Amino acid sequence: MTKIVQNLIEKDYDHEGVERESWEIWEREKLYDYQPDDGRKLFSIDTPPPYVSAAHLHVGHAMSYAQAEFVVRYKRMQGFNVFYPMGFDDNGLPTERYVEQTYNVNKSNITRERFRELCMEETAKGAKTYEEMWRGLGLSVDWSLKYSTIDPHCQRTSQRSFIDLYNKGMVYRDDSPVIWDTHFETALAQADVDTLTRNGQMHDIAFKSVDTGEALVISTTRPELIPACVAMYFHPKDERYQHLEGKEAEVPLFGHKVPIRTSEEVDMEFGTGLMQVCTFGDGEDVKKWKDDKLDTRVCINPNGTMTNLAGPFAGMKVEQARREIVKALKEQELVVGSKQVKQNVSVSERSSQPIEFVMAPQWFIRLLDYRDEFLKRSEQLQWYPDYMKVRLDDWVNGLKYDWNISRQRFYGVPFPIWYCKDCGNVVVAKENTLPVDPAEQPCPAESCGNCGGTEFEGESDVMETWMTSSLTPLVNANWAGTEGRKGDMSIYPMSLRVQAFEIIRTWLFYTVAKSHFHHDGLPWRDCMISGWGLNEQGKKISKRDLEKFTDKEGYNRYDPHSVIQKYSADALRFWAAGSHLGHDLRFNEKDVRTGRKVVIKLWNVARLCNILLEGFNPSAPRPDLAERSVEDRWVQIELAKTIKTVTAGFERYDYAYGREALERFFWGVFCDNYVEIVKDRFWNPERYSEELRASAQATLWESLRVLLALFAPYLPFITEAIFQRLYKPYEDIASIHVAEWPEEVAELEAAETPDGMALILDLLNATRELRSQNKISQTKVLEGIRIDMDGADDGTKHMVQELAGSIQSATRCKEVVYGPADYATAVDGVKLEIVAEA
RNA sequence: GGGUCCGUAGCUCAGCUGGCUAGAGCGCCGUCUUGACAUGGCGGAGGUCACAAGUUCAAGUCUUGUCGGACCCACCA
Repeated sequence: MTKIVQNLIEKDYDHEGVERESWEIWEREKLYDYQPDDGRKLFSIDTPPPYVSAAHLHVGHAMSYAQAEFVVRYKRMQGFNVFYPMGFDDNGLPTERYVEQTYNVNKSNITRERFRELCMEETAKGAKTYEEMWRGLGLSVDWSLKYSTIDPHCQRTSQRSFIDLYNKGMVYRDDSPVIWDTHFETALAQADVDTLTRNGQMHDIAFKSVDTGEALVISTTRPELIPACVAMYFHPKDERYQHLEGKEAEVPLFGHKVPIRTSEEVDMEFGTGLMQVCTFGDGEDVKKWKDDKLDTRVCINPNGTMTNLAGPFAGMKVEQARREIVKALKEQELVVGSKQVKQNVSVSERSSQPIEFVMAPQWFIRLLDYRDEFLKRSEQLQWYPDYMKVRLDDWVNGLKYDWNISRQRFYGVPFPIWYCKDCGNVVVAKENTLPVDPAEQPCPAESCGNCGGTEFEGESDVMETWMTSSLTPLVNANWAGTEGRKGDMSIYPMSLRVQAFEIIRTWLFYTVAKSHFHHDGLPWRDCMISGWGLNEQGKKISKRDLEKFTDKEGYNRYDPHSVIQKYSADALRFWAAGSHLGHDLRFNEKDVRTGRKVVIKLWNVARLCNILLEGFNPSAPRPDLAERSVEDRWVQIELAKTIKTVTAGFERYDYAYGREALERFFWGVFCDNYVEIVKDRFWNPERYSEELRASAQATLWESLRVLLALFAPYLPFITEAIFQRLYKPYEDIASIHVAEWPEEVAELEAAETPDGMALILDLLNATRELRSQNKISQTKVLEGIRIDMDGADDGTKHMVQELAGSIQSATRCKEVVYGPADYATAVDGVKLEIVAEA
């Protein structure tokens, strides 16, 4: 084997060139391709399939995906067979909204077919942008494992899931009132609802007792629901109203009569203690309507306008009707009082419109019956960080409804079912025909098994998007048995789910529920919950930030592509590694610049190592550690401690912990002290023995190599570039990213700082400070240093004399002399003075 | 109303099972250019660890309470 020669590493670091070059190697070597059954332990990871609206892509996204990827690269180097797919979530309301806004269309003015086309087009565009972005960031995804939630494979998986649940009796159809989005004109699930606090008007409105004609005053923030009023309630113990029980009240303006009933749930302190129930204002109304079998009077259409029941107010939007009805009531002096109140309004997460309750038949998955089992699953799952568990538990404990999976929309996975036109009996598709679209394909049954009817109608609703994304582990494991896909049920359950906290109640919960139903187990062993990348003010990075801060050249500090171009992908990743698990991280361009500094420092120190290693033969035997100099032993001990720390961090997915330790070693120990000290052995060879140079070369060669490996998960490009230039010819691996993770060395980890090294560093620091005080360059060779050991004990005196060579070398002076000095060093009883001129 | 996380230098944050004379990066001030790096080196200033009480030989670290911030859940006639 050849010896190391000069100039293996170019003077200037060109990150774009290195990024290109690295990808060429990675693709040529198929480094990230998953090879099934290769005998190694498996590590599989389930990361979020992002929505297609790629225009909103910002550094926060880059942050969370990079964080998951640090772990992936670590596991790969640990020798795991890595299964790392990437998905795109391109069905469902987010995509539909994006298309509605981009093309200015809505459900009423476009055909289902055309709308689906537009969605597919946008989906493809978005996926492309994302893929470029992820590659730019260096994500080591196996792209042949790509899925998109609207592709046939995912549709097959979702439909199979539905059929399995149908056969197990875990789905049912019901036409109770459901949470409704009047903008998208579709039903929603409980998890799709957000709460908004806003100012509202609370009105006291006079109804009339049919019996006595007395005024019965109720308080409401929603007077527009008066036409839908079906009952009046008071608390059974409320003395004021005992005489009303069983009587009727007349509804103002609309004149219909409603029964007066009692309920324990009425709060006597609220308003007058009288309460109206309408079909339907909120969940309470629905409950009373069900329990007490009240009338049904619907005054709001699915599109948020008033029905004919509202008489003169029919056709108005809800807000307008509210104003007009109050006006009309005021004219008749039926509004007894009004006050402003802070109210919490339930709104659709996707449209931000207040939700209504609408009656439309829907498919539900049973959740309420399984709460305890979900809580047990939550217990079994390994949470990182562990406190995130309570978020799932809270959600499970607060469940009020079963999971409504029907959406009255266009763009989603169809339900694999048909209904008999005569009796409504359900016919389910055969599993080997999936995916099916019942809106277009004929029913597989000849006649109805129930009534013998021969006419069928396919279900036109589609499944909500979480119905598919809750299956990502099973999509990856090819549960549906799609031909030609890599990955099978042997990867299931997966090793790790990575996601942010805000979708614990949706993505995480639904995935756990599905896995519980389908396979009676967890979908993954561990879950790692990340925070958000926020802007400098600690707020979510918005679309507006992306528009507002883009300059004429198209540079935007929140745009990952811009940032990568300017600072390098490694620099952006370095920033991303700075947030501790579960914690948000404020973005700051300066921190990315710091990342770039680290990258360049690594490049330059590798160049220096290259120079110092000239003539070194990596294949030849190297001196034992015990025979090396104190400085060399010291750096190896510090490195071993760093390996231990970084490894321990990664084992609990704490990449930030590792990054910190690594940076501390790299900068503080390796660059600023170790290399600074040993380079003199090469600049002034006449003062040192061959053995000392050999010792330094061996140590430099080994420790830089370990550093590259430790940095590799964080900085995949620069580490690859240095590895290829310096180490590749001597190693039988294609890339640093398939190198073995540095081994922990127990003896070194536990070792104390070698005798004397602390002394050398203390004297070096003292010299540095004296140089600084006297305005002498740190690199200038001093005539000498004078050490005053009058106050020191014999052990120290002895050690100083023994280490005089190292001290002289570290402090970069021509000679060490002993005599009176003034500057007190950190070493007990030792003072020091520098001699600059002869 | 219940819960979780957080409150440490001007800023962003470390500080894991209590031992700290409290750290890093950025920023600031000073200073240093003949063989890796000025995209740099070295030095310096800057903190009663939100507040109060308690446990302990010892508390930034544990307990309780108060205040402030972020978020989750609930309520939402």
